[in-house]
Amino acid sequence: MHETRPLQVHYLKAACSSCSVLELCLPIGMTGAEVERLDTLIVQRFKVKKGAALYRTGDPLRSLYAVRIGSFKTCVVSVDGREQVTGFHIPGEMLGLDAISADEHACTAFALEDSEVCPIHFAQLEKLAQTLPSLQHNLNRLLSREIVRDHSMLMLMGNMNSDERLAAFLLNLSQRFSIRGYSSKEFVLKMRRDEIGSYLGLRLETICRGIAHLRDQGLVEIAGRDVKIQDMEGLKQMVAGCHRQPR
Amino acid sequence: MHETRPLQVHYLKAACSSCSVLELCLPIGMTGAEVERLDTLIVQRFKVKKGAALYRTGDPLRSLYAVRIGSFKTCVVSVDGREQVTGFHIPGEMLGLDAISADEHACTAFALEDSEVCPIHFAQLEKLAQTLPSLQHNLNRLLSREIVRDHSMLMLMGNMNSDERLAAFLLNLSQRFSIRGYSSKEFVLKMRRDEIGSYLGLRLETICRGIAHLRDQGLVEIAGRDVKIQDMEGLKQMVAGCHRQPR
DNA sequence: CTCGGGACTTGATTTACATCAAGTGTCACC
DNA sequence: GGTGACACTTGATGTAAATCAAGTCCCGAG
Repeated sequence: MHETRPLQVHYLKAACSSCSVLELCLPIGMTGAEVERLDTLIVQRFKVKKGAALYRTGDPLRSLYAVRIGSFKTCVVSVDGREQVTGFHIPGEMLGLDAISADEHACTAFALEDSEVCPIHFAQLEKLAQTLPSLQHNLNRLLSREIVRDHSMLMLMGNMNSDERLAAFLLNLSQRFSIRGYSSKEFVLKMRRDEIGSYLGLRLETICRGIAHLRDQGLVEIAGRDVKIQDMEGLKQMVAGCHRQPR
Repeated sequence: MHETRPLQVHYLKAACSSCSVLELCLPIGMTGAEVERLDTLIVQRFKVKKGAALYRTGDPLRSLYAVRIGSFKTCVVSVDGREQVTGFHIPGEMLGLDAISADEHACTAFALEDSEVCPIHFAQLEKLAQTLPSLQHNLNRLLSREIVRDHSMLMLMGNMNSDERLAAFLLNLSQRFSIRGYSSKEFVLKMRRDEIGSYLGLRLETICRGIAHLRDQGLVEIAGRDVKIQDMEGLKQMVAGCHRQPR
């Protein structure tokens, strides 16, 4: 769908620059020559089958990964096997940032569909960053952005009711698709209801009911995993007054 | 109380190395000479009165801050003025990491008591990091550690009931005090019940009841803001099987 | 085509926590 | 030394979401 055989060839040529340069956001403000040096790090790409783990909690940090095609969920797994989803990742986004902390991955990344990633060898990236100040700066920003994102998730978990959380989730996905050049109004959820639930701190039945509520209000049209946003403003309003009890 | 006039002089001499070196964790693995260069960044310290804001959402990022004395809460404030606490910070911990993302602070930091911080000019820090690889690496780790911490908060908000959250909160504080050389068994909560509640996604009444429950089980003794942990293992067990319904 | 299983939906009931309410304790300030 | 404000506690009641329980839908394998 995104991809046909003939396109593959084009990708192989464009892989490095399009993957690292345009989508990763690492190279903002870097010169062409600098970007070329960054691209030398990205020597390969590889595929991850649907359901397979790209890395697991405790794996040593070798590379960060840029999602190239497909999508991933990251989750923390507790002792007895139950999991908390900490994030979803679409093409152009980076995986593995939490591993820098202790030189080993702090969560497990599963492919939600057949996917493809660019590994970015971390030690080499750090080395290169020493000579490319703008690369270093961009890495710092990437890490910091993740922190900001997590804080807004905490806000969501602490202050929003179930319908508001769902609305916020859909809006967030919509924006991210938009940034990457996909439609912000129509997209496909690659994850199951229970995975959305885990991410939002809700049960899957509550997600279903939330979807029904948003549909009843004419805000979205969701059939299975196909999403159409019908009233973007309405959704935004719903999230704006983001309190458990709006009085 | 913490501070008398004569001590000031001593602090001025010792401020740089004790503040930046031992507590910040930035200089792990750096040589003495490198650490000295780092210390040149830390040219001053200043006081923040209880209740005052060290920085506010939207303020341009000039410095990161190392807490030297006292404590802070950071919160995201929503449009209509209600706040979500995103973290508490004790001496030796760093404030402002989320500002790197967009060159402006993404939350507001309030002093919970009369406090003191070391500002670390961020542009200079980045510049220095270019010539000190180990400093750069430590900054990366610091940022990544914050991400890991946030993920475990998300796990807590998604999977734990109120008593478990409170236990996890107390254990976390205990560990951090321990790392900084304070007692892990006895400490004082500098924040109000409603601030703990906001942080944990609960109401203040629920915090009170949680405290009563932990007390009834003989795990802790909490009188007002004075905490004594009586059964560390018991607390840990409580958090270990961290599910909403332990079956 | 049809059978089986997994994903999803919807209704009934339960429950953990929020909310409302009425206190007590404590400390700063007049 | 009294009093007012604020932090905290505890009880009664309400409610949003969890849990339990049937389903339906859809797709892929046989």
